Amino acid sequence: MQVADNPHAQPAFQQIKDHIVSRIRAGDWKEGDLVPTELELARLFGVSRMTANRAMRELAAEQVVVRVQGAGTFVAQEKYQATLVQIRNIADEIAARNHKHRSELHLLERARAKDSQAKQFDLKSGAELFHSLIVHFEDEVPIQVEDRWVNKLVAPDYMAQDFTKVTPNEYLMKAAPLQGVQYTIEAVMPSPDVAEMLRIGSQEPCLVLHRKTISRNKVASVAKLWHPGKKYRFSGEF
Amino acid sequence: MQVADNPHAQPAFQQIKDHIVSRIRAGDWKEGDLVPTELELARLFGVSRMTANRAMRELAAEQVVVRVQGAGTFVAQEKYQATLVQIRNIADEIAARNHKHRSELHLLERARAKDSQAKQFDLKSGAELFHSLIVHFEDEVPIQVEDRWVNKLVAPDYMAQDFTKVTPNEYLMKAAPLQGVQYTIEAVMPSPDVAEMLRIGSQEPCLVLHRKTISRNKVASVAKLWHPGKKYRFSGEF
DNA sequence: GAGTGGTCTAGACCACAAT
DNA sequence: TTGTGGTCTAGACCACTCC
Repeated sequence: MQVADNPHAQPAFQQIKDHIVSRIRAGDWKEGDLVPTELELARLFGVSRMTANRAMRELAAEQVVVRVQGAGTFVAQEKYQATLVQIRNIADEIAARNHKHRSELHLLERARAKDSQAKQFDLKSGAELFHSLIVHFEDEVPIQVEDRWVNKLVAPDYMAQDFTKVTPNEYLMKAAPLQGVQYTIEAVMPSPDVAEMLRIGSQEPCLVLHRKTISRNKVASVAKLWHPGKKYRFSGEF
Repeated sequence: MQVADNPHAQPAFQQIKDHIVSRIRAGDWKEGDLVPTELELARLFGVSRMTANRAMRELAAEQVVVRVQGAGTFVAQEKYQATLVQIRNIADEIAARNHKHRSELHLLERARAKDSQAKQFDLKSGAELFHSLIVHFEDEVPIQVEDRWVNKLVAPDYMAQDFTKVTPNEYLMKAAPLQGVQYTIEAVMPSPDVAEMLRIGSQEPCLVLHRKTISRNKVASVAKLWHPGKKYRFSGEF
């Protein structure tokens, strides 16, 4: 090979990838430009076509380039500039902070879906749902009120769980493979009930996460998670 | 090949991937279990080792399996159950809703870093920073107050921009390649200034996003984005 | 029809792990 | 030492695009 071949060198396919990325970053090739063909790269780097193919195939998987059979390989559109906030299971999050998690079950009941709920679950009005209300504590400070409705068809054993030991989130994950999630984050004032459970004043804002999970092609669960604004925030980095 | 070879068939490497995934999903192989070696798969499916290698290499990239040279290929840990919230540039977000975006520049100044800011920017106290205060409107309704501090070393031309035409976010993206982001989402009550700019009452909660961006190995910008809780939420799905 | 990417083969040599 | 994955070759045939 022409490529560097000492023990510390990167594999050839990686060198090709790095080369393409740096040319794009340097502005030599711009969005939509044709980049060299596999054969050209193979000749350039003195490798077989399969090696050039792997490099370009991986860059396509990374969305750096777009490949069109018969036409060529093009520089992809700039990646969407978005911030991704990761929200974790409350018990794991507390454990990660080396704090103690405890939860109190305030309510666990069977209920009939009202019209608005039936719509959310894509079920008929009056269909049976499970309803739980749990308060989560971090070192004995209430940090989350979890108001959750669960589709009986997806998790028929929901009522039999011990939610002081397993969070509903953990149980649902095992009971039904997650297909999709819809979520909303809001800042709202607490209802008197929630304020009491979180032990906060009625004038303290709450950070609320609505989370709707899809499983087995059905709406599995709709949850409303209330957090005290003064003590809780979503945060992270990448 | 032994694998199906009709025109509608999947490529061999894909059939192998599907087979592995379905065996894991069916519970035949559990977390940590050894899956067949490349040679075994090659024999099983009647393909060359390279084809089996591609299948397993891609599954490793997808974090379905973990590969250890010399030891074997193992079923990976279950994927982390986390919700990823995507936060977009306010102007793009409004455009995506087919609404009109407009921004008002309330302040654009040079300033010296106070101690707390210097710490955030990892600069000496008194270093020069740029400071902008912009209100963003969606169909003439104030939807975001953007209070932003910018590192002069990263974006020296910041003061020369027309922020009624380009958002600071857009300018910074082009001026300095993004390396990393740290963020926090909170629910807080507005200061009197912010309440006035957002045209909300002092008792209405705000959804606040703190965002610190890293560029060229420096802290590029620290922004505090205030949104009226009643009119704005972060939402999405996956 | 010429050129492109998509896939595949049957070998090969290497680094590393378990023994 | 044996077996594993990591990489690579020099061919091959195919489907597709563009002229």
